[in-house]
Amino acid sequence: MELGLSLGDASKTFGTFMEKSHDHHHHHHVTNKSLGFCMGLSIGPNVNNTKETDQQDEDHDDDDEELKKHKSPEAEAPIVQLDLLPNTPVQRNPSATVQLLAFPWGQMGGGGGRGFDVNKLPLVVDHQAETDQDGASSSPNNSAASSFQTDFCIYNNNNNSNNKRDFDSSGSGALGNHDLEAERASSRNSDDDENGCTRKKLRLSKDQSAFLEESFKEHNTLNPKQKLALAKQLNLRPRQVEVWFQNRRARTKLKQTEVDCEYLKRCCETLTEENRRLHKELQELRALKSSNPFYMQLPATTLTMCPSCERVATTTTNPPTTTTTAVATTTHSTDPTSNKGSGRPRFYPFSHNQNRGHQSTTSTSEK
DNA sequence: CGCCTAACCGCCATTACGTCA
DNA sequence: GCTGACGTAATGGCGGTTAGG
Repeated sequence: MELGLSLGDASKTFGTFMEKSHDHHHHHHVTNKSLGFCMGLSIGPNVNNTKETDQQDEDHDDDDEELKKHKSPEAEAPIVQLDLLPNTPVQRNPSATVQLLAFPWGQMGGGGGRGFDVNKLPLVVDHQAETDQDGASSSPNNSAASSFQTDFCIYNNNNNSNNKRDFDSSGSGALGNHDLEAERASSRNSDDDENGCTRKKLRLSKDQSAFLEESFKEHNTLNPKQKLALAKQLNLRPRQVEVWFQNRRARTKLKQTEVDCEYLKRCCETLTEENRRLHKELQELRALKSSNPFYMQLPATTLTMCPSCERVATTTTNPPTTTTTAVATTTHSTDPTSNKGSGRPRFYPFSHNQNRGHQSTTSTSEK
């Protein structure tokens, strides 16, 4: 993925941001051609997916060998983390992902806890009973759920063969190979078409969505067993569960991208402002140099350098008339966008943030 | 051991539909 | 009632991985 950034022109900031990319490298770039501004966006593997990986491992322990082949590297790091500043001390809004994954359980009609009792869902496709139950269990404002259930019944009627196959093949409740085979047979197939039923969009009930959300928080990818179990619990087709997780991952990624975009934008604005300020200072310094012949005769040794960051820490030699505040008053700023005291503004890739301000050796004497 | 193929899966772009203001 | 925006379920294509021949 390539992120286009345009300093000073918000309208062009992310023109190429969403360009599709097929590379699977964990290095993203933000470029600004006009200013030669290149931000290396290093995406650390599994930065925020420790839990996910652990969960996968747990699942792995539960699964048989047959399921191992479903544990792809993608599944190990399912959430694409645009870790723009992987090592920066700057808060990278870690709550963003949390917020995305958090679910407002308190708003659920189901009440406390998980707010959802899967036992209340019919495991047997009894359309009449299902409709009645929905009417009894839906929250007052759950009009969508009600309408969904109505459609859902119709939908299931039209696809009864699939559901019947899935459910009948597991009458004991265990998820045997027969289930997996049946699920695979139906998965990603146009099982709707075989009955001549065109796609009918359905709305998942709030309870169903909530349960899927909860499951998503535990693991945002599903192995076949999990998929089938969820489908059974929610009285959905495995394909529906699979699609829901797919779309959910897409939404998570999109939200994360937006958050990262905002962060990048703020970074660029700050850097632009800093750039502007330093340019102004440079002009002032040059003007001062030309107007005050004694100015540059000051001994350079009077400029003290910070040994750690090699920045001009302080100076007492500037003429009192100077306006070189940036040089004279440079401090150990932790501002990620603070410059290095050089007359020429420099933009550092994000990987520099872990050693912010400690890479370049700058000195005013170079002028 | 390398190659080929099929199956499977995830991601992506897109479509289609339901909901709401 | 109509309409456009928005959210999201669903679809199809593509690429990567893996197992088996």
